[in-house]
Amino acid sequence: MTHASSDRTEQELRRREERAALDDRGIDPYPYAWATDAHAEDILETFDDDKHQPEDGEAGDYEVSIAGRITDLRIMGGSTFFDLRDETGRIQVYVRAQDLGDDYYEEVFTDLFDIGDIVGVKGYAFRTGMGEVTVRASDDFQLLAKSLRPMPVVKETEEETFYEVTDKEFRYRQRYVDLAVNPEVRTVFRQRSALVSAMRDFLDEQGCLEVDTPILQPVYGGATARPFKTHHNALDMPLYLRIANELYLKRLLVGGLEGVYEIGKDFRNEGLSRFHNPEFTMMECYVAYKDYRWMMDFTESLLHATATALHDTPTVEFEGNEIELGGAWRRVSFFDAIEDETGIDLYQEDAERVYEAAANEMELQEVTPDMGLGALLDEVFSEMVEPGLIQPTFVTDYPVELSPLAKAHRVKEGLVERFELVVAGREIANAFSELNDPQEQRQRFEAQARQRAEEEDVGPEALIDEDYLRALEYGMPPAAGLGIGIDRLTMILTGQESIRDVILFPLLRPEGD
RNA sequence: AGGCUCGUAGCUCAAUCUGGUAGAGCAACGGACUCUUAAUCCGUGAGUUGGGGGUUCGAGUCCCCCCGGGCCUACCA
Repeated sequence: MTHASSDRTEQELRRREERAALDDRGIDPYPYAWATDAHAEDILETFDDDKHQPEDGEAGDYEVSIAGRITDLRIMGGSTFFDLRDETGRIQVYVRAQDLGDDYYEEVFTDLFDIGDIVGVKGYAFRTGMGEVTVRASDDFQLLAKSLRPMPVVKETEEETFYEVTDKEFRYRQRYVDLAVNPEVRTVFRQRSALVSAMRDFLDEQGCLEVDTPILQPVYGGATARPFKTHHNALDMPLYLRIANELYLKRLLVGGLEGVYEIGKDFRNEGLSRFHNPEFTMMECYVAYKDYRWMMDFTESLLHATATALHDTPTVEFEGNEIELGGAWRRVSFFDAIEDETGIDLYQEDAERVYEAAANEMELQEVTPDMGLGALLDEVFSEMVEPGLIQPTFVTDYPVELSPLAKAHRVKEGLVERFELVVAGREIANAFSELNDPQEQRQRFEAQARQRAEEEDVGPEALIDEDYLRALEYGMPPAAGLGIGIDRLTMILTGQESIRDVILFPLLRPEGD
């Protein structure tokens, strides 16, 4: 892990020598600021040949001050073109020895500046003989940050890109390089930001209050998942990183807030895959006096707003499918969906019959006779139904076994008022009419506690949230709740097939030495 | 956790099947070049082939173990 100079590459050593040479000349390789008044994109869009193109030998009147990283250099004796990339894109800069002064041009610019350095340029825009809008640098041209490591150089033409950095590990571990050399990565994360903003705007407009609830929790709940465990020194107490926000947000409904939401990280101590990162971003929203039917309409509007914020249209292309997010979405009950797909009605069947149907008629490999009814139905649904639900579909009315925090269905026995939104075969949202009967809630918690304590390797006291039950005993209004996985939604709306491509710094194993 | 697969210069990749001095482009260095744009031209340097062990006269290549990545499965919403 030490970096003795002998470990450095030739190019790293040379750049350190250049930095020393800059110091010797009294040129600060890391100055404090640079006043910019333009970006690459603006200049390219607003340059007007009739207005701004200078006469031969004259200076142009479109003056700009820009800053960014040198990404390619074409030195031709006393004149040089280089590409400068800022947050908005790439623009070409033209530098002439006579403009900078021969000494500075030869001994500083061509000698001591490199691809990867960040520079500030003042000058005027013009169109070159080859037709490219370019900034001609004046003598007000300086280094803003010396790069001591060679940045990968990506070459491109209109049609093709060469030497593109594609190594996934490199890109995830050194996301800063990925962002610097792969502009489309910035686009994805800009879209992610736009998505979250659009969602936040929508929720604010609906009168919901954005809140922050604890990430460090003495008792964790709101989902079934293994937690991360940590310890607080001063209080000498164990704490868990939250696996869901649900139970705290619903306490706020007890307190009289009628609409609350939170966008933040949850943490689940489980495996990694292209759909799972141990920390991920959830939006959870709770609205008093509403039920899950209302919440379906609300969810449609919410996702319509977020999708159009990214694409101007509610239609997105994902994995070769046109996904239509506009309009009203199909609604089908959990058991009807299974029956539609398999011809078998499992509603109100017992575990034995469900096992038999799953194992024999559906030929599912993963089911075993000792699985509980909930687990069996979940398996049947995940295998037989979910992958086929490409267009947005509300799947409603789940078995109570799968939903300990949802309110019993007002008509259908053994079911709860819950829906999941499935898009492109993936669960995007989960919602229910919230259970607010404290006595029934206690029974459901207790029914789960023993089994979960074993599975999740924690004491049962960590599983029953007595304070939450106390809150419910004061009275929580009827309410509808919604949870949306922001990462997975971003995947669909930006066309990314791995969650790691929508998380800036995904968890990876530590680098070896 | 299991299966498949990959790891070669700063970056992108050849050479692996069929063992025989590890190559190219970009980047870098020296030189020419004041409207180039994958700039061009001449020249130069750069590698513990992810790590360790084994087979062999000889290993980037074959075998075993380990590390890391990707995909699939499992775990899991």
